[in-house]
Amino acid sequence: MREDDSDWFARWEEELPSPEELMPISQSLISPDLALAFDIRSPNHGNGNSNQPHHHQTTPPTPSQLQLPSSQANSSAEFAADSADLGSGAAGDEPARTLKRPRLVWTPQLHKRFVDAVAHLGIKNAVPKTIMQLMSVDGLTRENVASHLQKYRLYLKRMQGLSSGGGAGSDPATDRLFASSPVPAHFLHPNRVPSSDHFMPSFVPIATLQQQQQMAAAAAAAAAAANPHLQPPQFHRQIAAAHFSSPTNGGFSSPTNGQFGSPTSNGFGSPTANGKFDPSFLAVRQTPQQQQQPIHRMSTPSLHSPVGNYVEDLESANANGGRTVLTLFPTRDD
DNA sequence: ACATGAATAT
DNA sequence: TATATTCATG
Repeated sequence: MREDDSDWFARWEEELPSPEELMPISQSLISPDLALAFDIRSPNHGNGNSNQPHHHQTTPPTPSQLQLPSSQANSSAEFAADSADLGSGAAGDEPARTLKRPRLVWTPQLHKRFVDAVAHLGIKNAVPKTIMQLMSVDGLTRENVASHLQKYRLYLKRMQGLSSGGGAGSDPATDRLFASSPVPAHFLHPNRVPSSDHFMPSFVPIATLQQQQQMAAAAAAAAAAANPHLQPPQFHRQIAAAHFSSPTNGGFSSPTNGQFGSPTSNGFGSPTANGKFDPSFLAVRQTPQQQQQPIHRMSTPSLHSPVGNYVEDLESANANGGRTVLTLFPTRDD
């Protein structure tokens, strides 16, 4: 309320590092995050495990910071090299096959898809591979899901313990993500299988190639950027969002401030508001090409409908009709 | 051979 | 801490 405040801001702004300072390296046309995430490393390490430039990317809110496009370029280059796999010089700088995928960030949207999938499968049948298929998120790997599932199970476990014993809730700090999606009741009862096989999206043929992931992500990102606000401020129910970024700092998360929102319902502040939040790009598999259905080991009837073509309407960008209604699962619980 | 899940690593 | 990777099993 005082001029001090404005001064403060002005000074703060001035003291921000210049772009040069942030990106000293020439090849850092792309954000260091992504560059590294994609294992685009300088001819140096034989270790495919190099990480982060440890920069304090005080990543400004500006949504324009979307580094997807550039990342895409690089990644394609990368992948090109990959497929080419010049079998020569194995030692030095062969990103080749041992390409490291960027860390997957489980956004609330993504997690929701996850939960939905698990819910529909029933906890019993919910195994990584199946979950992955149902989620139909391009670029999502079985490992991704497995890892998340492991953690989710622990979460559920804790929840059970708490629900019966009654006591303090889950740590908002820890369970922020999980809290963003309501846990279906039956999850806590290791009993009956919902089997409520409603119509599942049933995976669209896939082609789980990382390349696609990139492309799709980039495309989606572009669309998202062009059309940041889809639905009124409330729930950002876009599509599953696969967001990749660097581990060191998600880009936000101020330790000092309390929280971002209400933990239980959905705890995200203003996503596109000040860009403070992760842009989260979505990329749901939509590769009408190959057919992959080698699974006969599951008895879940839900997976049998080869009809589910829920392709998102990312195109709505042109008309401000804001139609962007994505046909995710029939689940209306979000 | 392949998927899972727990343990472990980053 | 969150996610990835490894590893013993089935």
